[in-house]
Amino acid sequence: MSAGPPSFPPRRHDHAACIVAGLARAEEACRIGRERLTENRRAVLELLLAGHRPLGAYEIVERFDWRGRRPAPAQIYRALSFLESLGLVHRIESRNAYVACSRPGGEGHGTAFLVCERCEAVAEVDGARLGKVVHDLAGASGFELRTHVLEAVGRCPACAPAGGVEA
Amino acid sequence: MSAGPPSFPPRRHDHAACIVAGLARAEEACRIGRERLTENRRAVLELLLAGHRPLGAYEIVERFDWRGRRPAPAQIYRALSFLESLGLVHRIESRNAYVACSRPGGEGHGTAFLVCERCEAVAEVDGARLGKVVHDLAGASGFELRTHVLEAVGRCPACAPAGGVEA
DNA sequence: CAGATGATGTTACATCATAACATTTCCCGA
DNA sequence: TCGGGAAATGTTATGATGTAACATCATCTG
Repeated sequence: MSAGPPSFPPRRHDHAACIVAGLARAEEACRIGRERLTENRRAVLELLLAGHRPLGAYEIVERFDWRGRRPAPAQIYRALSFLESLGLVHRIESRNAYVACSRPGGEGHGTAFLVCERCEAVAEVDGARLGKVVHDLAGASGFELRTHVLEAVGRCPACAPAGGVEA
Repeated sequence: MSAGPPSFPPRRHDHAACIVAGLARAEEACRIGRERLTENRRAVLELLLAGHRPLGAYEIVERFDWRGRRPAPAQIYRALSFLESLGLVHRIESRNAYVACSRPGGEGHGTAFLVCERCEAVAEVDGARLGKVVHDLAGASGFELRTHVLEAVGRCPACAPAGGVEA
């Protein structure tokens, strides 16, 4: 998929399956990195996979049922940091929100996001070519590139037809 | 300059001159847009030009000497919104900070930023080529692009030689 | 089991941003 | 030049996002 055309998920798709797949990728990533996918971390990831759009940290807090009670923000942020470090979750800077990684490889390098300003869907696209352009831009200034953030904002295919600026 | 090679300002340069130039550009932009560069707006812009790196809104508040007293955040945010709308100031999403525009044209479309993680210097580079790549990527997904954000993080030429991760 | 390490629980606080409404300033036409 | 409307500022309060610090608990390993 990493080489395929970047795309938004179909409006209707097997949601349960993509949650399962996401969790499986997480298990694998943890196994490789010798890290633990604890209940807390797993639950946060699951909420993000289920939400299927960027969620704010406090939105996660609200949805979080931690054995009947609600966790403090710190707990959520810890899980998010961990998941980000493994490339299982990405932060959408322009929204102060977090989204589950939709790519199999688990690498975040050169990744770019298309964010729909109306329905909030996010597509994660392969930025190989983009990465090269960024690298060239940086190189021309003598800049030593470590990482970068690219977020495109506009209308996803499903929302583009709708006129106005209703969202 | 927009066509020249993107670059960081020399470590030592005529600071006063670039403040004056920035203010002149602002005057011009306001004249064209039939807007007013009030004392408040002008002062905020001046602080950003003088800072020559991204400043947080509250950092601006602290430095702000408004006829002997300190303004409320709202006042600063209003000025920032105004300046952003004219393309005189850009927000650096990955830092929750604001930087004065360093380009003459005053257009923010296709702009990209190189942010030094050590000294915080910011170079604003011409993203024409980048813009095309983003447009292509978006187009391939049927995404209707409105705007985008690119922030590269790494070491500026002056800081690259320094080893470690001291900042 | 004991000690080391990592994860979680909890409180408090730091930082970033805006809503709402009163007041003042500025511009423009009568 | 005066008056009325629009724009900008002053002020208070609050919402939203993110961390520091430290106690407790779990897990791994010798």
